[in-house]
Amino acid sequence: MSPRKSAAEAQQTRERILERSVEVASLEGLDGLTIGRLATDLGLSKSGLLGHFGTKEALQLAALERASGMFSREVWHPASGTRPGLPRLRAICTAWISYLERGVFPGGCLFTSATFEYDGRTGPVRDLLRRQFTAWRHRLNSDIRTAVKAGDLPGDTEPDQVVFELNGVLMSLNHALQLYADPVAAERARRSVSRLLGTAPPD
Amino acid sequence: MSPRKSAAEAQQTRERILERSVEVASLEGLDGLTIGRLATDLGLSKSGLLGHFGTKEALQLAALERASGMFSREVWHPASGTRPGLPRLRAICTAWISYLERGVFPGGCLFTSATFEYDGRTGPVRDLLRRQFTAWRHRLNSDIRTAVKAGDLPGDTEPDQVVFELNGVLMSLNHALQLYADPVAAERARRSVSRLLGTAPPD
DNA sequence: ATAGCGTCCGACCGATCGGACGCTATATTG
DNA sequence: CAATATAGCGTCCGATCGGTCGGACGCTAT
Repeated sequence: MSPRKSAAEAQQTRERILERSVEVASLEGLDGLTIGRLATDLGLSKSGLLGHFGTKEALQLAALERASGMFSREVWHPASGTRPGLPRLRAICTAWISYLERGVFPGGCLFTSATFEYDGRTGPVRDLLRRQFTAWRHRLNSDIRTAVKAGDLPGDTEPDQVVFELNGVLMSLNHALQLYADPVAAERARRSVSRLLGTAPPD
Repeated sequence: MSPRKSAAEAQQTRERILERSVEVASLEGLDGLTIGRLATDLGLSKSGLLGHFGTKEALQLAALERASGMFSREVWHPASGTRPGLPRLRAICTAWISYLERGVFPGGCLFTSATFEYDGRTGPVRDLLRRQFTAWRHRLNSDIRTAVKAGDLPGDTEPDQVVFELNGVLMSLNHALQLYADPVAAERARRSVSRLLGTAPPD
């Protein structure tokens, strides 16, 4: 049928695979991502699809990397222009809530669900998830420390405690959106963030 | 080998199946719970095991019901002797944190992980999960309202907002325990709860 | 004593899983 | 233009999935 595509087209195929993989994984889980169904969905053969990644695990890792890029683009990047410290922290949280609210991943935050799926296992997938969460926590922690130094947060603030609570707020939001499609959940999350980071400035 | 057991023994077999099911489901997910492996683990045949439940879905539902009983015993019951309102709310949160800390489910809170696994699907499992979460939220909500009426929480407290944040704190704890085995996470959760419900009384 | 109920086994089913292999046809490279 | 590299296909594999079925066995009630 379509024996060989150019390198550019092949890259495009790979992108299509990953795009769909992230969708499916967020809805059905990283395990629910099966080669056969994915290939059928995309009009590929299993072997044609697997040729791009080698193994299912490599596909899962690639999907997580792509999801990470999407998360950066949706949450980190919109806030990156803001001044480090409290302003950027607020911008990140705003984008973070919006990212969940808009359903960037149709089945909710892929990292959260993947973590709950893989936290009892061992192997490269769990390892990557840990690294991704650790990096994210470090970023938040860094801005919190900057905000404390700038006097924008109380001097006795414990950065890791704030990170812990922010994560909780966003996970609760994800939960409420996915299980209840609760329309007021995002507003609750915003209020929680305001309470954690102080009320929004008059901008 | 063991062709027929008495009704009492059969009941015991059923309990053994559910006990193991809850363990496996918390570690591998409700989907990772496979009839064949479960039967092998317990020294049963697949058909002998499935005879108790009929279908895998029925087994999953029964496992969730059992998990619910365990949750009630571990979290609700220890606090049930305390006075309704803020005291009971604090007792519930203490027991709730302890329940996660002690690893009552070896793979973390089964309801949380099952929710993330099934929130993108439809069917009886998701429906049951929703009902279980809804019941739990109502219980918390009720004690919060009582606490407000008693003047133990500020008059402008929004019960659903507190429930939202408490859920977040406990999900964040579960997350930190399962992905990082973070030894200070429980202390963070206790601090968050204190902040939400006011500092603990001098007892 | 015996009939019947219910538990459990062993064998088997079709479907689907991840993956291996050889092939073809083209894009790229010399 | 010739040689090579490679995207994708079709086919096949062993393992495992949930589930069915007939029968073996023993407890219990008649």
